[in-house]
Order: sequence, then structure tokens, then C-alpha cells
Amino acid sequence: MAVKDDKVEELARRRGFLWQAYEIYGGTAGFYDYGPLGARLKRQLEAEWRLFYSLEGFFEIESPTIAPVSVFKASGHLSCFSDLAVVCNKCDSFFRVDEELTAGGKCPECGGELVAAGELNLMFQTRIGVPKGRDGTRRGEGYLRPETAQGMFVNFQRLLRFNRSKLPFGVIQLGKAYRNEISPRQSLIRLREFTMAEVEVFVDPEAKNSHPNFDNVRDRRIWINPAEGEECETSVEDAVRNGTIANEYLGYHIAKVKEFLERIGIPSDRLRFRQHRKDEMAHYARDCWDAEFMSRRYGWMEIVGIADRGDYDLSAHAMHSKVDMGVPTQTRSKIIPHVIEPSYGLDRIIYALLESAFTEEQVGKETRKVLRFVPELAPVKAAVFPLLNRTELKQKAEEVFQSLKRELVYVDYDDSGSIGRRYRRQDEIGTPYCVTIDYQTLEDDTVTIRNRDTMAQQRVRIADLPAVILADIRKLHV
RNA sequence: GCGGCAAUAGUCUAGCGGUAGGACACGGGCUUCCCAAGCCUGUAACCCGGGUUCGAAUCCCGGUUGCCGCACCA
Repeated sequence: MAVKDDKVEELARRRGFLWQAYEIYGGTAGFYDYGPLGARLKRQLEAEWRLFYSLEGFFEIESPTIAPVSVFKASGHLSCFSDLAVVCNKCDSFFRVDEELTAGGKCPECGGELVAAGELNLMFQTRIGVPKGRDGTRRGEGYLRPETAQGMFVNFQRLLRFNRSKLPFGVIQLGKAYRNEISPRQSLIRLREFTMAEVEVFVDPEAKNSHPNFDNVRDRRIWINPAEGEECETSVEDAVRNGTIANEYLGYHIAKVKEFLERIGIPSDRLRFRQHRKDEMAHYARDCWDAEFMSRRYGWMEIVGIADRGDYDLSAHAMHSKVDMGVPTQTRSKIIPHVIEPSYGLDRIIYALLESAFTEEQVGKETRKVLRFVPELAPVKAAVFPLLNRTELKQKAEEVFQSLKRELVYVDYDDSGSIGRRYRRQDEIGTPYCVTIDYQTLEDDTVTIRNRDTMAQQRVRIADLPAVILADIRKLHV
């Protein structure tokens, strides 16, 4: 609030998309509220995502957000998150303990002495049930999940049986995850509580190079930034064949991620796929590509991670739980499937959507601000106005409003101020269609539909209104 | 976490020790036959807690939040 805000974020706050959480108590960093329009935008994004992966034949589950410590001992999150931290007693610089940096060592910044600063744990810890046993021992140690993925791995046996013991199959999960970030910043980019949408594809490791639908994506063009070599545009097929992308499954899902992001309105010229270098890869990953969005405000930012997790998770849970995660095969002994995981950060995608939808243009002396959402995601699908503030027009407009609402649900009515002002209000929240009732309507039951992007109007019969608007919305779904 | 800077209506801001002002937005009314027009009118703010002072939005201290840099981002 202090510094002049970015226009997109100012609009998002003013019009009810995004608010700092717990504002009346001064706010809490890393937490955001979605206001009425933001929540609607997000719900619709989630619906599109479900639809997209359900069409792949994947099934959705919903696991708890709290898990006992044993899950994270197995997954590696506990040890990878619980490193000790040291702090310099001279300049207060803060470091994660490693071979070079230990308590008693020298600060690389100023040469001061490093002292232990406690545990650096990025997971929120909690207690499940009564925190102490009769003998005084602590128990019920639990954590808020830092990713939704573990819920799918720990249920692998159930899921496999559900799929009648066949590979491959895909499972999706959408929900909150929590990371106690040291310094959350940049609005929706680094939150402490955020929404993930994760896909786990379980595949026979020997089948990773023969995805049944690879033909559908082989010619897709993608911008890649590989760990070694130059950033370039390439086809999915070439990147897989020359080994830049490790296998067909990974290539296929990179292509699907791009398809989804384009569908929801992220322009492809602001998208690239960047490969992680060995030293930045997560503890579970063999290969990892980030879908990155070019933000005008923050530069390249990760919005989706597509990882080849190998058999890391299933093997780890098999070992810790002593439950067999193997899958019987016809010709070989049991195998542990590999996992290909596209993991979407939905809040970051909401930010990317807001930024890429936002445009300003000069109309006469005024600046017209428009959020050019794809109609599927627009939080208000249509608005109905009486041309003038006259009883007979208002009555008719109210009728049209009520009937349109039954079809489209998310419809606004507005009779305040001039017609131009009302168009602008709707432009600012991205409403794709504005329906205006004028005197001709009273004579022949036709209205004008005004298009958000072109500002052009067409006259249609009231009876045809829902069909005309729905047809336009569905056109985008081919 | 560290350092620097900042915090005034819904939004953007003026004021910088002595009655808190504007613009836009928003509500009500008038006007208006299609793109933020005009007129009248109304609502609305000094981040929180301490201190200094006769008096604090203003100065000092602490906290919170935000921005920038460093670190962190499994």
C-alpha cells in the first residue's frame, strides 16, 4: 500500500479480485483473500483444469491437508526441510547449514562468527489429537502438507486396484498446500498457503518412451531453455528424440501443459519451458521442467513444474511403510512405476491470467482498462442495462436480466450512471458481453449485444440471447 | 531472516508540530436514444502500540504490512 502499486494489482484489489488477508489486523504476509470476483475466477479455472485432465481419463481424489510425520519422513520432506540454520553474530546474515557453513564457522559476508539459529523447517507443524502421552512423550506430530502429491502416493495401492491393476494411469488432486516461507513476497507469487493442482501419472519405467498418444503432440512447437545448450524453439518430438527431454511421457505432458495454459488465455509468446540444472532439482526429481510465464512486473516466473520423479516416492513409501508398492507384470517380476508429475501453482496462474488479460487503450480522452479474460473464465458472463433510466426500459431490462441469469448464472444488472460508464465498469472486470435494452426492444423484442474486445454491437432477439452467448463461449473449446 | 525506504477515504494523493484538503470511484437526485459527458447532493481516511510535547498524521522507539536489495524458494 505504501509504494505506488502496479496497475494490475491495484485493479484486482479495487474490483474485488484479491485482498491482503487479515487486513483489519494489519495483514499477515504470505496470505491472500480472493474476493467475490477472484474466487469466481479461480473456481472456474479449477473447473477448466478438472475438465482438461478428466478428458485424459485421469481420476481425481481428495486427501487431507494434514498428515502424520511418518509420511514426510518417507517422502524426504522432513529431512530436506529441517536443516539447521546459522546466523552471523556480526551482520545477522542468515544461512542454511551445509559442509562449508556450520556453527562456529566464518560468515562469508563479513567474516563474523556463525551461531546456530535453530531449525529451518518450511513445513507448518501441528499436533494431531492429544499432544502428550501418559508417559510424557510427545506424540501426534503432524504437518500441513507442502504438496498434494503425497496423498496420491500413499494411496497408490488403492488407486492401482481401482484401475484394475493396470498401468499407466493418472490421478489428479487439487487443493491447498502450505509452506512456511521465510520471506513471502510479490503478491500471489510466494504464498504461505496456496492452491496446487497436481497430476501424477504412474507408468511402467520401460514404457516411458512409448506414450500411446504421443502422435497427437509430436509436432507441437515449444520454447525451451535447456540446462545445457541454447534457448530455442523446437518440436516436442525433436526435443525428445535428441534427448533434451528425457522421454515421451515427459514430452507429452509438457505439451499438454502448454495446451492448457494457452486455452485459459496465457499467450504462448510469454511462455517457455526451462529445465532445472542438476543442483537446483528437488530431492525427488530426475528431470524437471518449469513452465515459466514472462511477467512484466516480476520477469520469468514458474507457474507449472513438470517433473520426472522416477520411482523415488513409491520406493520410499514402500520402504518406510513396509507395504509392497510393486505392480505385477506379465513377463517380468514386479516393477515400481515411475511418476511423471505436472504440478500447477494455481495462484501464480491467476496472477499470470490477470496480468496477461489486462490492457489499456486510449478511447478519446479516456483510458479504457479491459481485462480480456477468455469468456469461460470471466467472472461475469454478461451484464444487462436499460439504455436510459426510465421505468419502461428498466422493467424490460429486469425481465431480460432474470431470464438470462437462469441460463448463465453470472450476470450483472446495472442502471446507474450513463451507458458508457456502465460499459467501462464491465470492461474493467472482463465481462465479455453487455446487453442493452432500448426503445426498439419494447417494439420488437430485440436487444443489442456489445462485445468487450471490439466494442461492436449486434442486434439479436431476446429469445436467442443465451444461445448466442453460449455459442461464443464454447467456440473457444475446440 | 537482514539492510534501506515507505504507510492519509474504496483508489491515487496534498499536508510534515496547531481545525485533515483534492481528484477519481461509490450512493441518492436531475439530465441523457449507446461508450467513464454535465448539474445538484451525500458517504468516506491519518496502519497498530508506546514515548516526547500545552498540543503528534507530522518528531522518537517498537510492532505490522508493502516496495527494493541480499539471503531463502525442498
